[in-house]
Order: sequence, then structure tokens, then C-alpha cells
Amino acid sequence: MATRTTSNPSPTRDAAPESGRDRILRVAAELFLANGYAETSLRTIADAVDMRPASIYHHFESKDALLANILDIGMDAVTSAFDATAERLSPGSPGGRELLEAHVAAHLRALFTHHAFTAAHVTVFPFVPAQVRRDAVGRRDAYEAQWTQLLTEAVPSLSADARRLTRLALFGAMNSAVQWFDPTEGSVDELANALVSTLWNGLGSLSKESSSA
Amino acid sequence: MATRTTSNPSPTRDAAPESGRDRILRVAAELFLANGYAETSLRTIADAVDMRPASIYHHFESKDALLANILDIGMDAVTSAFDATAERLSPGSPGGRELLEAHVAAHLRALFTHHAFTAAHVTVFPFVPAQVRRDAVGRRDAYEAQWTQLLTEAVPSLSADARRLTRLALFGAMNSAVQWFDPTEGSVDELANALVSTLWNGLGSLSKESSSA
DNA sequence: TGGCCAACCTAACGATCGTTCGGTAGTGTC
DNA sequence: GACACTACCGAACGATCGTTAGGTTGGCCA
Repeated sequence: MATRTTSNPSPTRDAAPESGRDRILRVAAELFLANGYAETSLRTIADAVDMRPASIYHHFESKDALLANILDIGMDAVTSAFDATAERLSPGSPGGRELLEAHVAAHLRALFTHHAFTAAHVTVFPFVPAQVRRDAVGRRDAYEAQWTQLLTEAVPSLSADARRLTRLALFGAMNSAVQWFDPTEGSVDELANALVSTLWNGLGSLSKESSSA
Repeated sequence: MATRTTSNPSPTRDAAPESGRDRILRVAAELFLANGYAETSLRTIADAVDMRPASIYHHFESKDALLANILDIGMDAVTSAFDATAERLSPGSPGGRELLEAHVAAHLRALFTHHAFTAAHVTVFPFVPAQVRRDAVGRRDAYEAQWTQLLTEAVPSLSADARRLTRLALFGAMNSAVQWFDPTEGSVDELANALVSTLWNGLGSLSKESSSA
């Protein structure tokens, strides 16, 4: 679907030296996240990777295309994390809570592992140029559909309305974490556990008298 | 605390004609929300209010100051909504769930009533110029402290860590609503009820066997 | 050895940006 | 009728923006 080349920019693999293109992607993603898209000029990016502005155009046809690649990489990260988790869990078919927690953990892990690329979706997204945004919403919709199916499986008795609300609220909660959770100070898996624990058991279970409406 | 003049820009009061200044604030907030801060030029704003760019500077000393005013108005809306709700509920001191739901509803109502002003906090905020952001975080911190106290009252048995997590996740869920909830298609109070209902009872209560880990 | 091509460069283009300067029209005040 | 004040305007400033044209370099391959 994506005609863009989204080659592997993750530097965690061995000593494979980061290519110039990947370096631009990573640094630009970090700058976009820190300062915003429009506020980050190509000259700033070029300086940060020790190049000249014109050199960026050897790798990307425009600033918008650079952003589109970054968004694609972020989307790749979360969707492949979801798919890998689904495959890993498919034979056992665990309980609803375990299913949910595994996917929340996977989503959060992808969010923080490829932080600059995924956070771009959360923060920069509303303001990316219309065409770039149009390209990306298709993939987002597909990812959200996967979650809808997941919630159906995890909590079958949920109505369609409640399922939609739960999905959107959960996404809001998870994605907001990129703005306040520091993975160097706590485990992402613990965050996922705490989040799903609250969502699954409810705050009412902690009150002396569970006054369920 | 805020030295800026944050006069009433809400048009819902009688036939008091919207002043030029308030019109600039409202239209600019809408444009910032729709297109982003840096992407929205003063010429675009001036066109939208049928003025010339130089005229904006009669009312605001800079584009940053204009944004700072917008953020202030948004913050005023949510804090005064919180305070009014707290005062309204103070004599009765209802149960934890009712307390929480009332404040969630108040926050959401403020969010959608002053949509452009409050949504600016959610979407534009990460990218506003550093000085403007610094001015605003103080007020945000104070508002978050109010919620921490509220959660302590509503669910006393919550640990400090869990309280912090719940507050941040709830904020993430509520604030994300400005991006997906359409108040013309559903009641904000019903949204608040559904949200708190899920949070209070938990998804596990809907499963056949509530497998509370 | 010579051609090829990816990677990067210098220099500059026109456009647009936030902002400023020096006005003018209208209104109320003494 | 002079003054002051608010609200706005026309025209322009220098800076910065994304982008392009036309190089230069160095390694690979025949």
C-alpha cells in the first residue's frame, strides 16, 4: 500500500552503520517531535546531521515526503508489533484480560522503542499537510479496526458503542503516555499492567463499597 | 497570576456584540486548531477577521502573545468549570463515583463549549514557543493538583502511584475526545457517564467470569 | 583506465514570514 | 474647536523559508 521506501532505520541491529538517509529520518523525527513540523526548518535538520540543506533533497523529494516517511515508519512499528503479538498468542487463545494486556504492552513498547517516529503520530499529526495526512489515515483506520476486533474478542459482551468508546479512550490514554511516561524510570510492561489492571477491575473495586451505579 | 487580559470572549452572553479583539481571539484559536500555530500566518488570521495584518498588533503585541491569550482563556474555562463543580457538590459530598463523574462531565463540557480555546492545549501545546509554554505549565500543574486531590477523595484507597497513573490516563482519554467526539451527534454528559462507568466498573465486570488477576 | 552513479556540495531563487512605521477616520471630552 | 484616544490601514523592512540548478568527489565495475 505504501509506495514509499520505509527501510529499516532502527540502529539497534549490530554494528550496521546508520546510513545517511536513516540518520536524516531519525534526527528529523526527533526534531519534529521536540519543536514541531513547521517550526523545524530543513536547515536545522541539515545542521543536526552535519549536511547542507540541498543534500536532504538527494534522499527525499520534499520536506513533506520526509515527514510522510517518518509517519510510515512509526505506523510500521505499531502494526508489526500488533501482528507479532497476535501471532504469538494465537494458539493459546488466553483470557480477555491477558489478551488485552499483551497488546497494550506491545503498543506501548512500540511507542517507546521507536519513540520519535511513533510520537510524531500523536503530536505532529493534526498539523501535517493535508495530503500527507490523507495518506496516513488509511493505515491508522486499519490499525484501529484490528483493535476493534481485539476488543470484541477480549470482551464479547461489549456493545458496539461501548467498544468504540473504550477503544478511543484507551488509545487516548496509551498515546498520551509518550508525553508523561519516562521509560528510563519505569518498565513499560509494568505500565501496561497497571493500566490494564485499572481498566479491567475498575476503580469501584477499590472503594469500600463498590457502588456500581 | 496571569498578567494578560483574558476578557470574556464567549459569544453566548446576550447580544453583547463581539469586540474586535475577541473576534481575533476566537478566529485565531479556530485557525490554530485547524491548521497549527506556525502554519497559520497573521495574514491568514487578518483575512479571516477582515482586517489587515498590522491591525492585529493594535490588540496583541505579537503572534506569541495572541497564542498565550488563547491558551489562558482555555485554561480559565476548565479551571472555572472545575471550581464551580466542586462548589456545587461541596455540601452533599456524594460518593466517589458521582464525584468523579461530575468532574469528568464538567471537564468535557468545558472542553467542547470553548472548543477552539481548550483544544489548543491538547493539540498545539507541544509546539508553542518555549516561553509561552513555560507560562502555561504553571497553571496546568495547578489544575492537575486539583485532580490529584479529587481522586484522593473519590478513591481513598488508591496508592500515590496508581493515583498518578489514573489521573494521567484519564486526562489522556478525556483530552483525546476533542479529536474524535462530535458533540452535535451525542450528549457530552452521556459521554462522561459512559467513560466513568467503564472506568469505575471495569471491563472485567462484563466478562462472564470476572478474572481479576 | 575510464565511465557511472550515489552522495554531497555552493550559491542562489522567489515566496512568505512576523513585525514596524507613519499615517487616517471616527468618537468623546473639556 | 483643540485635544486625546481607540481602532484601523498602506507600505514596507529584514529574515527565513522550501526548493532548485549546477557543480565536485570518491568508490565500484568493466
